[in-house]
Amino acid sequence: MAGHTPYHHGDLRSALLQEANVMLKESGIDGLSLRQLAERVGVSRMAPYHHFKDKHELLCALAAQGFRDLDQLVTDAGLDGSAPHDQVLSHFVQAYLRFALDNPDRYELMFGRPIWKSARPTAELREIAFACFRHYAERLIGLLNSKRIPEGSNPLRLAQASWATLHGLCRLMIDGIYVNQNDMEEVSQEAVALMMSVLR
Amino acid sequence: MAGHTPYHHGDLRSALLQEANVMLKESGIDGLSLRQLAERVGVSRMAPYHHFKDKHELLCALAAQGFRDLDQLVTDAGLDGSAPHDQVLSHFVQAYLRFALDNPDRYELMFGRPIWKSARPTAELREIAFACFRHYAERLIGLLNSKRIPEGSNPLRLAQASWATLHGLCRLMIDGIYVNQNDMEEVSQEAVALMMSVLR
DNA sequence: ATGCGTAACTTGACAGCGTCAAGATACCCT
DNA sequence: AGGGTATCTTGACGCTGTCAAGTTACGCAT
Repeated sequence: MAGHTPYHHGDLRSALLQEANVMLKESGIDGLSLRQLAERVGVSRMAPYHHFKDKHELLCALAAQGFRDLDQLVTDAGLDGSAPHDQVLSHFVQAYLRFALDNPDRYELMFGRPIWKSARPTAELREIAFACFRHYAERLIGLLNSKRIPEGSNPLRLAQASWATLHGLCRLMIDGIYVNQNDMEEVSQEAVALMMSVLR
Repeated sequence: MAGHTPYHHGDLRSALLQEANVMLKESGIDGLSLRQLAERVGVSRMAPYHHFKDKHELLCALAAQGFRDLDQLVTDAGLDGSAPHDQVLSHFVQAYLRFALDNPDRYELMFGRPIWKSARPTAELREIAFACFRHYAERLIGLLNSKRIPEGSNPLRLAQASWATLHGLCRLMIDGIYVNQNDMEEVSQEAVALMMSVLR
């Protein structure tokens, strides 16, 4: 059985997703071609099309997988109970930045315009992505609610704005516009200060 | 002279850039192909290569042009003298968002990973882009300096963090992750409040 | 067990892409 | 007038995503 390259692969779908992630890290989002992917998995060009309608659909599945990881990060980060809130937030920000920096092309894929705008995102992708943000918002609002919020501020809007800050930092870093890593450390701390300052 | 399609175009370089901008708006960043571009300008496939070494170089020129416009916006916005600072900032934020929303694909091109990371940005592009941010930082620091800044905060870092916020908002909007336009209005106002709150 | 429906996979083909190489044309300067 | 050079052209190559049509093998009902 082993070594005789069976006609049916067995679990091609997940093999494709796994190898695609490798290629994504190796050669970036533009370097990921279906033909190469198929070849690396040891299957013909058109085989992937029986598991994904499109290249777009494969990318969506890849992105959804990324959002599942990010969701885990959001719900897990800083659960060590009794730490002060600005420290929890600071740790979370660092973890988020590390998530993006660790696999920049995946992060770009997850949030990139090609998937969300040019073509329609999969239902699965939309679901997990929104759930991911919802969890983030709930988490942040939880942190905020124990302190008093200024009368003019809406907690949900605040959560959105703070996410935008985080996202903007990530993009500026992984796109290579901010280069100096040490600077970014300081900037992110300044961003945390910004988020917390609304509470005093 | 007119109407006999001369062998030499006359001013092909700028014609290319102009039409490229049109195509960018029409069909997005992926829909911009050199071959189509050449055809639309009325010239053969390889003609553009005598004015741009690469497709990459043409994209850089396009992005640089975008940064020149953005720079103008940064230096011009809210110069009506005596308005209160948070109103100046608010207007600037709105103008910046409009700049991005008005031509999303150009914005993506300007800040996108393909240009900055995967391939090396042109010297011209790097220059104007950094000048643009420098002007923004100077501008914001000018606004901040008239008020007192908390002892823990570094004005430059603050400028970088606020730019990240702005940039993050734009990306979330133009990438189609935030969809509701009205919500964004509120979120951006919350972001302004965030930036100003550090001053009290 | 046998036969059939169907899912998984293959090969051939096509149009479109960026770009190398080599040839044609028209302008400018001496 | 003539030669050099910048500008533009056509041909070709390998790559891409994907449509169409053929092949293989698995699973279930008889």
